[in-house]
Amino acid sequence: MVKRTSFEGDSCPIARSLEALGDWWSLLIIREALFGVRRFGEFQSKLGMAKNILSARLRSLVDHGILETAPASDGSAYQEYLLTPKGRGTFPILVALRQWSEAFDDHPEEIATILVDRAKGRPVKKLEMRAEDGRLLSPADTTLKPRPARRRSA
Amino acid sequence: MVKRTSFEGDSCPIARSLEALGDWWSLLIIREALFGVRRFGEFQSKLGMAKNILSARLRSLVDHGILETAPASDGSAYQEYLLTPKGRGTFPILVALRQWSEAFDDHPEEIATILVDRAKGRPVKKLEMRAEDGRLLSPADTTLKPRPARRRSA
DNA sequence: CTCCAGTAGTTGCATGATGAAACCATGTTG
DNA sequence: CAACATGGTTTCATCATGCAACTACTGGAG
Repeated sequence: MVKRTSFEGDSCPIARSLEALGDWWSLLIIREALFGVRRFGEFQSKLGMAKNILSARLRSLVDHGILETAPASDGSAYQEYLLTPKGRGTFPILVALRQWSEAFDDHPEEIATILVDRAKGRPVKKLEMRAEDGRLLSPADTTLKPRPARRRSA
Repeated sequence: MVKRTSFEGDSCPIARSLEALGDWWSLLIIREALFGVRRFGEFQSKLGMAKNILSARLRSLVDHGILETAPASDGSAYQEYLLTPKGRGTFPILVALRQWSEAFDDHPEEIATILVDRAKGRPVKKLEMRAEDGRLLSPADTTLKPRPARRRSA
C-alpha cells in the first residue's frame, strides 16, 4: 500500500492540524465559510473547483468536526454547511497566512484585499506572540517542552 | 491537461500563501528548519519521508525564497538548507496551527510538546488579533477592504 | 400531472502527485 | 584505489486531483 502518509498518530500538533487542514483546498473552503458561504453550489462557483473534490473535502471537514451540516435555513429543502466552533477557531491560522503573504509576497500589488478593523477601517496589527506576562516573544525566545503528563493519581 | 490547479495568479493572499506552503510536507520541513535542521539527511530521517519528495519540496521552497542553499558550514563539502527571513516569517503560521491543535484536537493527550517562553518555561499566550490602537478583535470585528491602489501619479 | 430547469451530488476516466526502493554521482575514509 | 556515506535522481506502482458526464431530487411553469 502506498497511500499518502497520514500524520494522524503523530505527536506533533502541527502535523495533527495539517492532517485536518492540510489538503489542497481545505483552508480555502474554510475561508469562504468564514465569509458566510454555506451552500454547495456557492462554494463551487466561488472557488471554481471540481464538484467531486468539493464533495470529498466537505465530507472530510465534517468528519473532522470543522463543518457541520444543517437542514435548510432559506426555505429550500437542501442542506448547508456551517462552521463549528472548531472551524471558527481556524481564524488565526488564516490571518497568519494572510499576513505572511502581505509581508513577503513577491508581487504584493496583486493582492486584492486587506483585512481591516471594522470599527476604524484600519488594517489589523500583525499577530504577535506573547508570554503569559505579556512580554513580546520572538521565535528565539521560545522553546519546546514535553507535555506534562496528566496526573492519574487519585 | 489536468494538472493540479495553481493559486499562483489568485488575488487572495491566503491562496498565495498556500501556493508556496500548502503542499503536504512543506510546513513540516519548515518546522524542522526552524528547529535548526539544515541537512538533507537530517530532514529525511526526522520526517521519515521519501527522498525524492524531500528533494522536490526543498527545491520548491528554495524557488519560493523560503529556504536558501549554503555551501557548507561543518567542513564537509555538501550543502545545507537555511531559512531566509521569508522562511522565518512563517513562524506565526506554525504557532497558529499548533495552538489550534492544542485547543480543538480530539485527543490532546497525544500531543507530546508544548511551546513555552524560554525565560519562564510557561506556555506562550494564544495569538491575539488586535487593532492598530490595541483593541482585541474577534473575527466578527474585522472585514475585508479592497487594497488601496498604489498611486501612479508623479 | 408533465415537462423543464436548477441544485447537489456521484461515477468514470485521464493525468499529476506521492511513496518505496533501486540506482547513481560525488566526496570521504582507510 | 576500494569501501562507504551523503545527497540526491530514476523507476514504477498507487493515490489524489481534475474534468466531464450522469443521476437524484426539488421546485416551478404550463
